[in-house]
Amino acid sequence: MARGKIQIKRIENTTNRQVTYSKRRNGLFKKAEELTVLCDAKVSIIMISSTQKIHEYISPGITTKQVVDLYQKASNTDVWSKQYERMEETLRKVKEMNKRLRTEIRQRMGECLNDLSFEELRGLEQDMDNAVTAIRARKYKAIGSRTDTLRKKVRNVEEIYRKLNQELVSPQPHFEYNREAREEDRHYGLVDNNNSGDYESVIALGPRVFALHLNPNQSANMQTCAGGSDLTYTLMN
Amino acid sequence: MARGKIQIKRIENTTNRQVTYSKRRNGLFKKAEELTVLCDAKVSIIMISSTQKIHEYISPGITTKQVVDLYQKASNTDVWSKQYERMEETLRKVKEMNKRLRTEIRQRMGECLNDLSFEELRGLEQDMDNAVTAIRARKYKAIGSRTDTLRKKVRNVEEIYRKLNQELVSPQPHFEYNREAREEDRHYGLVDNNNSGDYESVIALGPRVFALHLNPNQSANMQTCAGGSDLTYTLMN
DNA sequence: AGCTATTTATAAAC
DNA sequence: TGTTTATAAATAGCT
Repeated sequence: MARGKIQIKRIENTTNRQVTYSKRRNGLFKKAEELTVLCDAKVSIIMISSTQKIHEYISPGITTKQVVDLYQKASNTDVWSKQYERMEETLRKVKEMNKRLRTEIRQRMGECLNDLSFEELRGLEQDMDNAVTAIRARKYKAIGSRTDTLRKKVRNVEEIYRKLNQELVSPQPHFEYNREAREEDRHYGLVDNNNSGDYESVIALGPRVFALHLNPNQSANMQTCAGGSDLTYTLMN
Repeated sequence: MARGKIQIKRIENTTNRQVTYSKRRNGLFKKAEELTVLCDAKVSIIMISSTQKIHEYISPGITTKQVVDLYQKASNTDVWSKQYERMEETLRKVKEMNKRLRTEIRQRMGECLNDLSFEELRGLEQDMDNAVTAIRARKYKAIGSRTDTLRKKVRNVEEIYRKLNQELVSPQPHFEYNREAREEDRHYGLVDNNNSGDYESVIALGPRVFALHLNPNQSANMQTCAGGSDLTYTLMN
């Protein structure tokens, strides 16, 4: 609009663009202010520059929030409060569900049974019985796989003991606790030294009771098992 | 700005004010559009006229809601978005809790047990056993109070039968099923005629089996029981 | 709504 | 960013 007409299209030169942005922004705000005064109107302008800076104009005697509020009330395409209310409703429902779930859990724990009718009580008992059965089955299955593993461990230890004992009675010149045997041990968890919880279980296994004793400080007896953590096997009966 | 300079102050003439509002509004929007294109910016204008009409301009490629959202994020002074975000966070947490509660219930129903460790499984079984015991106890207590009531009902019916039978064998001149007796019946629920669910329970009570037969159409036999609903007692063995 | 005399905004220069 | 200035645009008052 001065010193030559310009095309209304994006100014490619960044500096020019920013200068023009600044000048025209002021012009827009000045016009908005004039409009506000002349026509007794309220104007809210929010601008985001190409560099993502935000500038705003707001007429005196009102806030941007108030204008946005009014805008939302007018345009049924409710920008915000609807969403807010919907979220409040959702929250209320989810909390309600939460409460019911807690009640159900408490009932399943044998508390707060007074609110239940006789039929509900009978149903719950049936349900719980089934559940306990399922859980118990699952536990036994877990026990099963544990004992299987332990049985294998024990068999392995017995084998080692047998060979050692045999060697003690009638020494073989070249018996060796070799790499393959060690690998097998590792496979059955014997070389691993941080699952000490297993040893209790071994005690409870059967008539033949073994105790596996882990002793990192006493490494003299089995130099055949070299390079790993030091294990001492103590056999008891 | 034409045909004479004007003071920037409220235009008192309503028509003039509205005309100026309209013209300048268009001017403002045009400037906003030019700014949008020239400077690659986004502009949101919301205007409220002195007659409370709302007009808006929004740059192409964005919505007023988005601009307002960005504006609110930028100006931390706004209470609203903070509250909104807090609510979002709350909702997220409550939903999370909900999910965990559901999982627990499913586990207490004997499902989804794979995620549990052996120890958790053992604990859950113990817990469930206790709960079942509590629920069963509660059920028996409920059965107890039911059977108590029913026992009293039965005793009452037996008594009535005994008296009627006695009258049949050796008639008494002035036997009367009097008001007091009726009141007692009512107390034990005998006069009430919409809890038919009880009768099955009576059958299952013991070696002496009674059926209480409710028959509103047959009122001849017991005119002594006047004024109430008609009851026929049929004794079986 | 148009018209247009005039004011105002602003592009390009520094 | 601020100033200048020639010139484009906006618009007040009128119809």
